[in-house]
Amino acid sequence: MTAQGKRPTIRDIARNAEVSPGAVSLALNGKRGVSEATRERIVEVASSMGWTASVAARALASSKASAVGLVLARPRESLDAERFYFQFICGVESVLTQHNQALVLQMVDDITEEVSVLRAWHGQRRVDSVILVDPRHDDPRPPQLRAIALPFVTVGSRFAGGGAVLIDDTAMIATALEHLVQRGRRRVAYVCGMDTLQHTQRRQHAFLECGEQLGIETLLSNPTDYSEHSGAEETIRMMRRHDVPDSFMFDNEILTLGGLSAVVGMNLRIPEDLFFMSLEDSPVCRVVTPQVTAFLRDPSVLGSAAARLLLNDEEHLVADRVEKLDTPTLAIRASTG
Amino acid sequence: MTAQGKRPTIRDIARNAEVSPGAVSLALNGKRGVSEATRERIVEVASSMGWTASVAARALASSKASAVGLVLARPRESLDAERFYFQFICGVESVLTQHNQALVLQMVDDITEEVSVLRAWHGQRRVDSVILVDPRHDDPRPPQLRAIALPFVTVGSRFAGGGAVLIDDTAMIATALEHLVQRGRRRVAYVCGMDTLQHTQRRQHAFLECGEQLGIETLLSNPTDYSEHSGAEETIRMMRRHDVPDSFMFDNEILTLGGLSAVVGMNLRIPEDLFFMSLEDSPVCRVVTPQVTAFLRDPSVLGSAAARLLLNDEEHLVADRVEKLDTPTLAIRASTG
DNA sequence: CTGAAAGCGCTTACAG
DNA sequence: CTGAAAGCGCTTACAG
Repeated sequence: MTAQGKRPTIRDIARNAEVSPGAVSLALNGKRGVSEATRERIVEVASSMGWTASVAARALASSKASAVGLVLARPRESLDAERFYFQFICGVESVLTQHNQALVLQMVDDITEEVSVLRAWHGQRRVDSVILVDPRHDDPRPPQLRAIALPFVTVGSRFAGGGAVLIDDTAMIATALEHLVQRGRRRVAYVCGMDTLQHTQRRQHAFLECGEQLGIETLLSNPTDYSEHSGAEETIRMMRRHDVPDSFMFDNEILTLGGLSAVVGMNLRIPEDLFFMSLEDSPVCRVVTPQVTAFLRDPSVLGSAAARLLLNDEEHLVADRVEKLDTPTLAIRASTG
Repeated sequence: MTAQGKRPTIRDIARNAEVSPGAVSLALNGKRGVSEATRERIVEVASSMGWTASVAARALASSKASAVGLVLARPRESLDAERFYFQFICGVESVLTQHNQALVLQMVDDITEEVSVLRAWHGQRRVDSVILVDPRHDDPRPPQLRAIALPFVTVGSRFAGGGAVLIDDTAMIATALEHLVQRGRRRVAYVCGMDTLQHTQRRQHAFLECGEQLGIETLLSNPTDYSEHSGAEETIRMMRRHDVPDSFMFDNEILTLGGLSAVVGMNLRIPEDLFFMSLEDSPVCRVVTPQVTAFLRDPSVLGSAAARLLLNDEEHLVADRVEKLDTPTLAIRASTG
């Protein structure tokens, strides 16, 4: 059935079906311009010949790349980033595949390189749109993309001219603090992430704000780089204060692990002496002793939402599309009593 | 400097440089056919206009996709797979990018789907070659790829007609057993992986063989699915024997975690009562108490080696290329004394 | 509703 | 060494 050696082109099908190549294209793409009978015949011939459209030819003729770009500023060697991004990519990929779109992925060292990759992709007509992760304060990417008219969706923040997938960081922080307060905690420490990232700033703000509303003491760490080391360091630093916290929130599970090792070193016990909580779940939260209370969220949902936003985009409407995701639920485990 | 709106094409450059489009192509690709002076002028004009080749046009004209395919039979929800594959992808991607090649990535549910994705990619001329991971016994992929003449490289085993990146499983097992024997262990249990995978079979064989040479008792588990649950289950099962093992080797860190939880449940202590070792390292091995002895290896090295093999391939020589990677080193930690 | 033609932006034989 | 032309495999205005 399948042509050996040479892959059949639209012209071969036209010949076999006794129509013009143009008609084949119309028929195969489900466009009007051919009668239903002709269409069926053409489709039949095409499938019997094992025909598949050449992506390159299609891209060139239609001037659509049928691809979405994603660049990752190379995650520091952290378990967290790997887990998060891998699942994120899975989510993006699954949606794109359904729509016959490709994912173009590149890792870079920093955001400056990222910007040049985005520009290059545009120049090469390699992608039709891009997904931006880790939105920052004064982010250089959105203005660049607006300038070259490359549609984009951001994950975690919203920028003018682009779509956005949003998570309610404030609600997460509130849920976390309420849980702690409910269990009698009065002095909460928060070991946060990199403050160049917008969501870190939102979380910090929410933490202080919400703590005040609940009438508890809030201790904010210095910004960290999400490493185990910095998690331990900040934990130790905050435990040296005279107003010692009675509970810790960590921005992710790696910081949490760092905090755990620090606490073990100080001969303190969890949850007897201290409560622990992670804003990001991971198998490690369930494997350590005691198991760590954490927010459950599936990064692939973020990815698939972003991809969907981009694909549903008829005529660049992305610019105004926003999808708000549900606030992750808190999995309460032994580390908070 | 940069053209606004319309991206410049080769024709625009030809016009500005007062040469033919063909000459521009030759100049820009560093091929002979234009004088050095002309080439320089053309390159100058191109860069001043911010020109970048359209990947689609180039692919169509040269009938090269400039892309490498990788399909992942969707990893079970395991930390291990995520970590491993993410790093693997990073390695592949870094090499491809250097050579201006794209990575086309797709996740599927099983190997049957994988085969049809590979065929589809070929039909669409989406990739020039592919990387195959998780080689199996009676693997259906190599014959299919040979039939459609799509070059491939396998990771972990070698197949006729394809290149291969190999790891010396036998040496790893030998190193592991020698370490245990050296510390006085005489009854080693090995909790292995899925036996549909070739490397599992090789490891099992090496385990029994090498154990005999060292004159120790070897206990092989049933095949597992790499889940924490199965790790615990097999550990318990083997600890119920009358000839109780004095040490355990686990195929990866997730199985190790399962084993750990089982051992805790039996009120046994590591390393006092039992030694533990993982054939795959991961942050979790360093985070649990006691820290677990494990082999250090960087999956990105596997990925970059595979990509390099594919790209260095002039005229389909891949078929005979084999790259043997260094045997990973063993990081000795508290779990083995 | 239908068909033949032009064109997407490159590369590469092919004559000069 | 150089240039003009054909062609890669599609899609899409454009006349019939």
